[in-house]
Amino acid sequence: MAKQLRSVRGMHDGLPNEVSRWQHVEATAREMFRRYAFNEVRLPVLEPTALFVRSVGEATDIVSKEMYHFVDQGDEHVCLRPEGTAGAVRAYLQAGLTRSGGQRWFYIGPMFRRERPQKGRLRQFQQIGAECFGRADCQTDAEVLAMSWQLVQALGLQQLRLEINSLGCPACRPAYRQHLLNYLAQRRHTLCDTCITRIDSNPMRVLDCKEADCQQQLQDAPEMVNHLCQACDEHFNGVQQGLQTLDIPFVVNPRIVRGLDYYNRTAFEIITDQLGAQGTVLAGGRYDGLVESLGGPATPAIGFAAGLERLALLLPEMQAKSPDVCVIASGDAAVLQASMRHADALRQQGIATIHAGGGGMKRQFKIANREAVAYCLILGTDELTAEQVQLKDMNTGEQWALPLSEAIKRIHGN
RNA sequence: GUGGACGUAGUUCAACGGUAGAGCCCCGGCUUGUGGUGCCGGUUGUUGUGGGUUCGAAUCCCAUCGUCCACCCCA
Repeated sequence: MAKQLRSVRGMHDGLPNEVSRWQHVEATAREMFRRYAFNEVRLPVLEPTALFVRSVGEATDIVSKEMYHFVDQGDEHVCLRPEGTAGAVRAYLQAGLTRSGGQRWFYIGPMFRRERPQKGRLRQFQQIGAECFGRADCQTDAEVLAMSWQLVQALGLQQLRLEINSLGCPACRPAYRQHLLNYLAQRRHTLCDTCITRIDSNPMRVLDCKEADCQQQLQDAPEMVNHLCQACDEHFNGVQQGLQTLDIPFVVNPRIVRGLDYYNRTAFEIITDQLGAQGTVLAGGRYDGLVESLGGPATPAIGFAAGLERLALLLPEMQAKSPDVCVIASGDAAVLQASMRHADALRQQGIATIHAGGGGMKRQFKIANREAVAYCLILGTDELTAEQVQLKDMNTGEQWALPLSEAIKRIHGN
């Protein structure tokens, strides 16, 4: 077992039991998207590298060090998508949908980031995301947040909290940023090293430093929510009122920041404390400037993404589906052939069926048992001549001799 | 990318410088047409990989790969 080909680091196989959990999350999400009238899109995994450089931000960790990028045989600079929003905007523009009214999209698929793997943090992972184009009003924000919340609720997840913030807009953020820089400049020498580098790279990140000492010092730091322009302030109030109207519990966390450059106004996260440092299970926000910055007309938009594996980690273990019936054959070649046709007939009637392969009855029943089937359909020489089968209920042990058609009815009846 | 813990049959673990073991799983049997709990028997490892120290290494050292944890960052 030692010298074997292994999957690439941080890229894990989804085996049947794990996949059944994913499918459960996906089915729940699809139903929620249907209720909110979001439609699925399926977008390429490979995109031009420039797309992410221009949208996510060149200085972000995602672009500067986490992208799988390469030059292909045709000298194209391409990369595996590290997130879904940029590609969605690209597709939205490419399809010429900017004058088509509201577009509400969702997607489910793999993303790639070359980070150091941990539990709940993989190099290939799956995101369930939604993007809503063309609506700037705060009701839309409230509804998108509500949809996110309903999604995690429908999964039955407990001990989650929705945190929201406003990141302002190009009208008010620069002034606030300067205000914050002035404040931080006075404390430059008492903050931790990472904070000091952040003052220059991304000052708003300083606010959510995890060092207790820094947090202590930053207690009275100026916060964006208190420096919003009137339009942003009204918008943020409107979002909160909308959430209250819909009875969605939330807390304002003025320290939520966004790693990606394109966000403005509403930013939100759904967080659990059950996943260690990877507690953010879903995150998103408004990105009103992105469509324009990628060459389209000014188009407001809001979206979010949830980590499928992270959601699945919070769910109980699930088993892959068991077959309904195991066909057991005992007898000569004619019996075996008839049993194969029986199995085929069951499948044509929509019944999930395995064939135990003939041979010893005991062995075949052990297979049926391990597969946790509901019924065994037994065919021996006697049954073949009588044109009957034995149907055994594996839970009760009851067994009946009856024609195949009757057996199928019985299986369906349960 | 930085720091730390760990790596032994398919799997969960034991053996802590002196011949690699157990439970579970798997396969077969317990009078050859009936499973789950029982009993009997059986297969399984270059101890992640590659070096080094030693008379002798799963055990000590170095490197490498991988998993996990924290940081960074993020879903």
